[in-house]
Amino acid sequence: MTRISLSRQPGERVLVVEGAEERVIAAADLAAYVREREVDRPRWVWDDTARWYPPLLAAGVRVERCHDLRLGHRLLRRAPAIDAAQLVGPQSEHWDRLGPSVESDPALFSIDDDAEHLRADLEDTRQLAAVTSSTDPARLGLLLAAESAGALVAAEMTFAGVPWRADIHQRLLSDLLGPRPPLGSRPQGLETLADQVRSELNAPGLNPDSHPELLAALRRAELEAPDTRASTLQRLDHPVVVPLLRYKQLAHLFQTNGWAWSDEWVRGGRFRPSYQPAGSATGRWSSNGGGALSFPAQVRHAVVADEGWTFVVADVAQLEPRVLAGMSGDRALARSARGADLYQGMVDDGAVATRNDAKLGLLGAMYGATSGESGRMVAGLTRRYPAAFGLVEEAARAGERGEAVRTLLGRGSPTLGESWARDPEGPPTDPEVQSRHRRTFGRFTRNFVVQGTGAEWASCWIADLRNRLWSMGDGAFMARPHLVFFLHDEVVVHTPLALADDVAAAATEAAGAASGLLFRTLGIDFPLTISTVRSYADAGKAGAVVSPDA
DNA sequence: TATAGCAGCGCC
DNA sequence: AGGGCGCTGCTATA
Repeated sequence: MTRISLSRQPGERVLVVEGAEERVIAAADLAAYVREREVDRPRWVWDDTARWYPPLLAAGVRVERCHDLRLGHRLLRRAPAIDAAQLVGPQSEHWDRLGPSVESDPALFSIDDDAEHLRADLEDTRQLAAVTSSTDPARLGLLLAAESAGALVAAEMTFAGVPWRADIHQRLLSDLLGPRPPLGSRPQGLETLADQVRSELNAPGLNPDSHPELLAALRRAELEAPDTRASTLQRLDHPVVVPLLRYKQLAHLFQTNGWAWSDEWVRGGRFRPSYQPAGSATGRWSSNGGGALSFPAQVRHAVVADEGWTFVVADVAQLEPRVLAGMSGDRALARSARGADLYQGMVDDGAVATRNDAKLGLLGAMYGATSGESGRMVAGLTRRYPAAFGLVEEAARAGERGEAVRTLLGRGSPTLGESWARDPEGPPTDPEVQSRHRRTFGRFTRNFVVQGTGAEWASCWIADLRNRLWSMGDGAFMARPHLVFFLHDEVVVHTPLALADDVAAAATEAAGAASGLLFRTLGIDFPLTISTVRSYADAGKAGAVVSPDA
């Protein structure tokens, strides 16, 4: 496959390297060049998709595939199957330090980036060699491709934006909070609730946003509350509880998804958050602007499809338990994972009495529960599913010992040693404290293997879906069905009404493709819950369950 | 005045 | 003694 690497050069020029051929073009000519070469379906190699792709999209150029060297470098540096020495060479220390380009400054060329004219072709050669000589080139190659495709999806979703009805959002806010207040003051609805709280607690000057003040006021009213979280306050028997909980709920809405948030993140009928593919250690995406990954259900009413368009919302039922079944090769759990409801499958198999017990036990195993009902279920299920439960148990033990663990496709976890090295205090000297650290880290590595492999399945899923969506329509990117939202195990596609059924089928087929890539031999189902809705808030309410043909 | 850490909440 | 994130205001620190 043709690889074409692009490197920024001084003076707004771009170095283009294809095989042995090198040329320099003006940045102004880049979009035209990429458009012309895209017909050969090359893999574009660049330092950071978030830097190169947005200007191309703005110029109307969509690319099919890329290799994101920044993501690749981060990944390969930690991958246990890689010989780290292979990644060392000219400029490699710069690649070690490369952070994500930020949303506020995604410009291809900035004034002070003279130190950053990294040769993409040199790093590309190192990464390719490192993968080829690794102990698992096929899986690592797949992971790099999937993660790079994810970076393309992220840029495209920010470009497209989530269709957003500002009028609906504003009405929601004013209904709950009253009219928009002047900068720096509370809306009327919150002020009224604050007054009720003050009067119930006999604390005239109380600022309910201040935890110390609130705790002191509660204590004066002879209420026992070790903290101010909602679940604690709910247990108190006092007339202040109702207005206080309401205050906290509405204050959170006001502060995180209120008018100021809208001013910053909504423009021209679109909500455009910024995504960071593989932004978390496990490979899950994070978001560093707009709060896309904690996008509350309450405000999803404002997400309404354009006229003549609709949303296809698809989410995977029990992604991580299914991933665990697949990666552990646990035959009994894999059997339960064939079908729409894995937990019910466990009940039908006679492993457990109720669906809820199944859920408690599996989640407890993946999170490291040791006590309570969940802990007891884990103990019982371990005998029934030795391979699956053994896999997460072994990951926990390895993490406690200070070893790295890896996902199915080869992403390596951080280690206990690293976390101690980062701490100026170093490793705890108190053996009691140290073993607590070890157990905490073990819970992290226990979850890492499952959450990380789940993220890999999801990357393969959206990468495949992205290609299917593109081939489904014609014309400009925004005229075809396109992804507008992705959240760990859920996607939202904005599509012309006429194509909604095709989009739903594509989501299901893509899930089957991802399962095949990761768990070829096992035939684990990854059933989707799919709804076609005008508003995101309605997703899941009238959803049809569609099982992929494995 | 700027910033780091904490508590609390939202999502998975 | 259940994992991963980001965002907010408050608080303490420099």
